[in-house]
Amino acid sequence: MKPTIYDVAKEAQVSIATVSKVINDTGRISEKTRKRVLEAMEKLRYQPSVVASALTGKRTNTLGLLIPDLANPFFAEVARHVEDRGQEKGFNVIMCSTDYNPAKEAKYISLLKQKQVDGIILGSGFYNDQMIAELQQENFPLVMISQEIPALDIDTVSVDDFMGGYQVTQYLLSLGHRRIGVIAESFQDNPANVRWSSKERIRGYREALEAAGIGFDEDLVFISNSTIEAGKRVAGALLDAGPHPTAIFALNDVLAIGTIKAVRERGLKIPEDIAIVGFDDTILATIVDPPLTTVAQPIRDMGYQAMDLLIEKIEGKENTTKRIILSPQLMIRQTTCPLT
Amino acid sequence: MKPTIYDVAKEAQVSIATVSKVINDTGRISEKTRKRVLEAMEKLRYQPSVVASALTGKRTNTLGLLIPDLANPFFAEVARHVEDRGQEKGFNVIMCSTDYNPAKEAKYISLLKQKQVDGIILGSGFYNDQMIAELQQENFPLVMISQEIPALDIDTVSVDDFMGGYQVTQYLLSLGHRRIGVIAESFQDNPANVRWSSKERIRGYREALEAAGIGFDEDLVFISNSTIEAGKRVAGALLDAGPHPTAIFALNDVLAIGTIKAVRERGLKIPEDIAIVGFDDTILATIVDPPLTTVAQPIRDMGYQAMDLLIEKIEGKENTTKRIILSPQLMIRQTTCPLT
DNA sequence: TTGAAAGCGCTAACAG
DNA sequence: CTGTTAGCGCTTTCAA
Repeated sequence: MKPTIYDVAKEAQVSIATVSKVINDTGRISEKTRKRVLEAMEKLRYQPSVVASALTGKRTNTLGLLIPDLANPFFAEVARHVEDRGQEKGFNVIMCSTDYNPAKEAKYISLLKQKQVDGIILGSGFYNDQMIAELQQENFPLVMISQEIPALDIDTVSVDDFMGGYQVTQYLLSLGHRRIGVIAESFQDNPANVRWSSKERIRGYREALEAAGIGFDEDLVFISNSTIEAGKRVAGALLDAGPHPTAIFALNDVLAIGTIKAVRERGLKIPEDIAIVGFDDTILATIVDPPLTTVAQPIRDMGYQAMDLLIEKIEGKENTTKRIILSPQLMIRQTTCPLT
Repeated sequence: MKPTIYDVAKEAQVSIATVSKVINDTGRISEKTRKRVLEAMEKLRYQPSVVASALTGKRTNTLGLLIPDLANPFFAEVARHVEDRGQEKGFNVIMCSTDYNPAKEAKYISLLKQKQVDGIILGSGFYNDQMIAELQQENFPLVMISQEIPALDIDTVSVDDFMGGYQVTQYLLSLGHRRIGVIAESFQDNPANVRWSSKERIRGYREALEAAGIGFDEDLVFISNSTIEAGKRVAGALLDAGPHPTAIFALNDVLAIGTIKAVRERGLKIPEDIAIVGFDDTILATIVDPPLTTVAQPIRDMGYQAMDLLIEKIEGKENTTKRIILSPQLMIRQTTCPLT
């Protein structure tokens, strides 16, 4: 059997209270007994049971991370950085892929609460406002990542999507492009479900356009589910819908890749005939040929900040709500060039 | 406060023992009281505490998954499928990226045990045999995925790497190639640490070669860390090392992509001048241009089988050790063509 | 068919 | 400085 605190106490000839104190470094213990206890722990290879200590109201040092899909490179990177920071700070993380499915979200959250995780990071396409509101009023430590819900007063770390959209558009305009198509990201195969981040990016796009005296043309904005195939299909529709734009701004890298395929299929050259810009700067962007001009999200920073914010909440140090907004960075590669 | 079993008992006017019985469906309870208890649970929105029940020796319904790197698309896909199957079966999973670092592996395992996870799936580059042996003699539920340690008698689900190597080579030979280079995968920046799976694939390569009456030439086998940059560098070295081979078999997709870059950089055409084959069939393979001929691992199957095996172990249904070996599948795309 | 009571391993007063 | 003891929320005999 695994040794318990009793075994250690017996071995060190002290009470379990004393052992508990040296484990948690609370109270005052003489150097001598502390040493004796430490030796006993060592000798028995004792490891305190997180389960037992959690039952007395202490932390489990375990967190939940909800994201739409762990197999999506962007979220996988987010998850990795969250995990890394957690590891540094002494937390493990339970990963949950929700597929933008509110039922799954609810189920995961319920399970995580049963398991007494210390907090949850929401990177999901979370639109189940009611559940969030509930968690909040229970004062459950919660942080959103890469996702704004303006209606909710919740801690958030995200990237400035508006600025990203603005920058891309401004850059494309500077290259001489005037007709710029957009492929926005929706979820659950429902074009009505445009992601909030997409909306913001489009807002930036629109503002840049208008700042340049160019009108916003709704017909240039297409909506697609976030898979390569869907992106390809929708980009194809955009291309076939009339005189094609000279540039396409895909609102994430996966869609950009779909777009590249659609463009190629029509015998158009990239970037000469059509410039393409993505968003996220995932590993995919450097792999495609030609390398994709895209907007880098500071994924590592986002993961770290989210974790740090959550830990602050858990430790109760901070109770004002914070919104951390990081700046995106345009990565100019080879899918864009001056319009000739 | 969250309701406890006592609250439910009071509400339903029964003892906590009775409530426990209806929760776990043990013992015999009259329909009438069962209904009353169920209603009370409903009314109070009661959820049993996993922590408390774990303390009495029951399961935590939480598992650990150790992999080298969650941000690597291959492992991210594995993780996703493991998670999915876990979800179906009622388990959550704590993901741990080890970076092939034995110290991290040890630390994660120790933490997972403290948290009383019900079992662990090892997808790591796990070579810390001693730690595994220890877990085994404690009879701790353990399954290896995508990784064989022949010396250990442990449950495993993996792909037939030998066959994969053989198939690729045979295919390349059938295309007329005779000089076939190999880029194998090592870890920790140490060429001496060639992954077991690489060794098996090379064994298949060698056997196919010899079956065709062609000698195995050690000078055609190069070792690289598994990153695009390293792959590119090492592939470059291979290409520059003399008359270049007409085909290169990269032992995973990431290395294949590095190889493509190196080949391009030297002005060589793919597949006409040099054919390239990868391994894994990750999302990367369909994204590169041209699409990569590669070997598909049945990732989904692997994840599912590993989870199912682990659950069998946890439930103690099965105590003989099983090795499940799945067949890889050659996906012919456009980085290969007959030698002209 | 139900309930009383003894733990599970640990923490946190409280007393000495 | 150290030990006694009462829980934490749940499971599981064992009686009734």
